[in-house]
Amino acid sequence: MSGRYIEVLLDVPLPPLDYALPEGETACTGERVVVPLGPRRRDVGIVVAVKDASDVDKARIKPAAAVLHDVVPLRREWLDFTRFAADYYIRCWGEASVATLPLFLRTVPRARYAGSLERIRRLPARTAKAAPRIELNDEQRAALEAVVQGEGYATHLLFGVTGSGKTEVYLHVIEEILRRHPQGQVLLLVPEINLTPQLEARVRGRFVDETVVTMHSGLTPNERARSWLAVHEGRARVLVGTRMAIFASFAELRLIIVDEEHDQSYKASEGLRFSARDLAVKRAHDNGIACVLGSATPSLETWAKALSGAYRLLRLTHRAVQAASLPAMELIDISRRKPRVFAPEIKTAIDETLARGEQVLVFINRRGYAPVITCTSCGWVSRCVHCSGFTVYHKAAQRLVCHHCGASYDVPARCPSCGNPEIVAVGTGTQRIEEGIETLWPGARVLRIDRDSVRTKNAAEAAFESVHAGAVDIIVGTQMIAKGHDFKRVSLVVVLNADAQLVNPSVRAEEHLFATLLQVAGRAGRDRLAGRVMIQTRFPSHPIYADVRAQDYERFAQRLLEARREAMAPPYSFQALLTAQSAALERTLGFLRAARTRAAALAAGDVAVYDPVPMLVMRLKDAERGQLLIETMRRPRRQAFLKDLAAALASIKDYPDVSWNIEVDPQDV
DNA sequence: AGCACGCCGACT
DNA sequence: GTCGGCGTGCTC
Repeated sequence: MSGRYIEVLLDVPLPPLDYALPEGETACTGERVVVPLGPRRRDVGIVVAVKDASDVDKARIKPAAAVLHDVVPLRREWLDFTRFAADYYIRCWGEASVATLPLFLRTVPRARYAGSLERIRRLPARTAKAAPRIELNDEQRAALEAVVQGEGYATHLLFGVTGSGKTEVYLHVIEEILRRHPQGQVLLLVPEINLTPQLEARVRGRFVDETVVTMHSGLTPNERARSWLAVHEGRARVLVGTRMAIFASFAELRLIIVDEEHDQSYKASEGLRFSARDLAVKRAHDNGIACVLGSATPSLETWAKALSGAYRLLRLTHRAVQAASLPAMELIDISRRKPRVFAPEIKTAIDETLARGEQVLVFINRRGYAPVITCTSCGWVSRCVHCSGFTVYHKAAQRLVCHHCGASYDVPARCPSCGNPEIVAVGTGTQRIEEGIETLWPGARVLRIDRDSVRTKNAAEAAFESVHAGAVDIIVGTQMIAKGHDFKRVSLVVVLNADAQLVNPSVRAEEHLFATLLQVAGRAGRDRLAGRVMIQTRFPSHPIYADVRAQDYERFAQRLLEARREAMAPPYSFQALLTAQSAALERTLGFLRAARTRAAALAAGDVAVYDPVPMLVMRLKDAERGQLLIETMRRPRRQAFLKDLAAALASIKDYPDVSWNIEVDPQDV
């Protein structure tokens, strides 16, 4: 490729900028360059075109400072994919491309850069001891064959109950793809790698002769660069990573697997708010390769596509370990009882389980000791100064903590409002349960697992290890314990505050609760022990519980899909959310009203624009937040509309104090 | 997004 | 008399 000018992508909200190539220098599309930006900045950018002429006024064009020829150029596939992501999420291309490179590769090279690059390339790979290859049962084999038989693009939903051996199917599919394509690579997306060390170890153990690398936020900058380069340069055959890994650059991508595809952590909630699962399907499509989405409780979007035939539905209906059966689900109706931590029948069940030497898992989705403290005299409650929400009482640390922004406060000795010395903790969190268990079962070994008790990856691994080793009798934990752990000696699971989700006004609260309950129930009786799950609730007649007890995802999904169709809600419509924030709610809503007027002018009847409303957590870190919902029946129409809307919003000048963001396919409306 | 330039309040 | 507040505007 020859030419005197280059178009360069930078991590600024601008289209590619033109630069001149220095005399004698060459560049090609996909190479990194160092260019001046403004009066003093120098940034690393990506060449996206090389040309002989530029439309920009010659006097404004600056020469590039250097072209970095030390890494294989980014390929067309990656450039097109990042461009699609930027367009789809209504952001600039630079934010979906340059910003996703590892820090090392988007930092202007300094002294001894070349040596550092070589050192990063040679960082030793993690190794694992070889793990046995497990033969598949008939169902698993049928799933494997369905995925690998065809050529070209197809998305498969691997729908299997917890413990049905989805992971083993993934491993066999990966093995077959790597065998067929000597240079081919596989991307395995996982929700949160810290919580699934077992999966990473299994993949490494099964492919000991291949380079398996990981990509997630827990890596050091150099480790991340190492993984990125190993994948980009084709040395790694398998990449296991969290949502960020969807932006990796591959030499020859041949398969994408998304484990637990319904998991919320695939959706980024800041920066470019992408869904790694949705992008995985798109990237597989554009590459003409297979995409496997695995879940016991698929998202409704995915389920609807599986039903319509857009995705192929592959079922795993029984548990892979012989004799392991689905746990028995029991509802404990506490609606007419005085509140206490454990209902008597749950106490009895725990007694019995401990007597048999088996483990109990107590699930409560709330950190801390109590969600709020209150004055017995005047009714004062502990609130965060910066957010609209209560502060949670953490007894261990003797602090009041805001779970929205992380701010922490002293626990007052007297009511700050009336001076009354009697302040009480209301409600229950993991710490209080832990304390209660220590009182009720003084001889039992209790381990609490939540974000407060296990802050680091190593601490989490150590905690789970002690559970596996049988050094614990009762585990108390949050969401952290629900995911993917194979607890062989847990036979009783107790769910304490499922109701909190039922009263949550978010549209997706019910499907998340269903997924959580089935997932946590899946921790019981995974091996040969009979599993028992007890759910304490005040609303035993809520329709969700009939489906939960029957462990009937399909019936549950059918009911929710019918309601969604009735309401013309996703997946039957396509939404976007304009969110705005400022120091004052009136300013925020004023901006949104102005935005609504402009949106309505662009809408032309086929786009619904709702009224601005304050967000559920209205105040967060001192920002007053509001939102405006936009809905269409056709996705292409939404994209065109949003592009126009973004341009119109940029021209609103009366609200410089208000910042805004367009969220495509919002999760929490 | 940064990062400058640019006009109005409290300080060594 | 300056240091600095963040409003406005630009980056090939």
